[in-house]
Amino acid sequence: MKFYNTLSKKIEEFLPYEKGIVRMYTCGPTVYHYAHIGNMRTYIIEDLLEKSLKYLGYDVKRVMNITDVGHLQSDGDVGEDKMSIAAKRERKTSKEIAEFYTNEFFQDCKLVNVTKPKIVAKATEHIDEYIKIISKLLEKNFAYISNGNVYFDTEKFANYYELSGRKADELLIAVRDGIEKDIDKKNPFDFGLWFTNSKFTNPELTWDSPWGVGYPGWHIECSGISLKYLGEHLDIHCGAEDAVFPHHSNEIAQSEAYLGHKWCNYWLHLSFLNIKNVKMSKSKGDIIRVKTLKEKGYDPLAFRFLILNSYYHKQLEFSFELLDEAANQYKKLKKKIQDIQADDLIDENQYIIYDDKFKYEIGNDLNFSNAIALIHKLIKDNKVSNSTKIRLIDNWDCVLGLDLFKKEEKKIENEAYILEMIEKRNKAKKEKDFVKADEIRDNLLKQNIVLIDTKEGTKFEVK
RNA sequence: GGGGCUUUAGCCAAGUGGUAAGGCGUGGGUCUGCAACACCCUGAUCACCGGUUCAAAUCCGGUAGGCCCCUCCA
Repeated sequence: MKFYNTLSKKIEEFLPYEKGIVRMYTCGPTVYHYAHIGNMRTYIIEDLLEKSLKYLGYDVKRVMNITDVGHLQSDGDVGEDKMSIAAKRERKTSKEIAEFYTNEFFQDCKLVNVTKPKIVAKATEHIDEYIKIISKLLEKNFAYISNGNVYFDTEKFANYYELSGRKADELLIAVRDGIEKDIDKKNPFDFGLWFTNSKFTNPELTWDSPWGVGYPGWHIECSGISLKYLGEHLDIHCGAEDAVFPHHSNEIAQSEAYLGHKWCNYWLHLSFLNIKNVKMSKSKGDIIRVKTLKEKGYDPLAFRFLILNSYYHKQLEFSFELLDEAANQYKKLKKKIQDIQADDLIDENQYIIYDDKFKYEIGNDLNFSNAIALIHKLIKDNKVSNSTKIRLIDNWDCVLGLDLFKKEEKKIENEAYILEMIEKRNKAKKEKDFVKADEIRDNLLKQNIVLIDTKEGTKFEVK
């Protein structure tokens, strides 16, 4: 397996710390709002990565966090916790908000065959871990207390800018609108580990700590959860491209300062899905969900197909025209596959040849475009028996997650009526009454019944 | 101001030194009473400029476009 490693800034061969085992951490959603299709692109690719690694024989241990506290709007005292804002907005408790949106998130995941990671950890349930880490960081002098808050001292951590490739003196401070400089910090790039002093304190989201009652900073949760479930050596850390700096840089700083050694060797960042160059934004509320696509009549797996067929390290501009195309490609591919008639002949040699090719493609920087091209090639290859093709594609679908053999369950309520109409149409055709024949066909089409004339007679399917 | 990603036919997209895979769409054809389905045929010198080389989409330098980040978003 090889992929683009943000740490080395090149495509690298992946070698896990422990042979055969992959410890993988993926940043999960902040559950103050619905996840949109841009978010979902990230989760689909992470799902594909996990399934690819498994297909290649690795034992994958994966953890995803759920951010249900600590994600402030800003780091200065103008920044309220996003969970608190949502709770006020919807007049619910923060816990209710978290539960509701977490549930919605996994429902959306299910629609696009994103498997829920075995370990899903809530930020609010690991406060002890953060306290343990922060205590040690203070002890080791990597952190300091200022005006009631605990901050990480970025000047003490030599490799702070390694991942992002930045230079401290060239960074701008509080560049974004609505962001204010936090005057309690020694250095503007220091970040909060624990807050006790904020005008926005929400009693529902505070815990006791050695530094007083308060709440954790956003970054500490990922380190705490990862270290708890995946140990001191992480293999792959995934996230979207915007998290490189500061979120992931901060994770590295606090984790490695805490551990005293290198923490994670591979950082995989996923590029955005944009809508006509406008970034979809949870905080602005103008979002398209997977569920929205379904309500508009799209097969959510057509969206998965679209994401799968694009390169994860290149931004993609979403439009419904694009989705229409993907849906069409997906539908046609599926039809071709389902038209393969089983012949009960399995050719082991051909199986291995093709399966190796597939493994090469998914391991080659997640080249799913080539994996799809391989399916097309396989379908056309007359040296391979049909049942071998079916078995290959069926197994590959464990990675692709496209339900390639699943027939759409569309209820046919009035079969007798349709058959009667077909009969009438055939009679009209025989009598060369084409006006009547076409009328019957059009009528059925209006009811979403498509007629297919074959040599064996007229068949129908639900559109 | 700085760091990073990206740029291949109408669209998605492969390709990492030897003269551009695949898919969808389009157009044409076969089939059909006409159509749908299916099948066959159909398209680009790789953003631009310069360099290295016998040979570059592929390497180097520069220019331009799109985007991300520099304490909200994945």
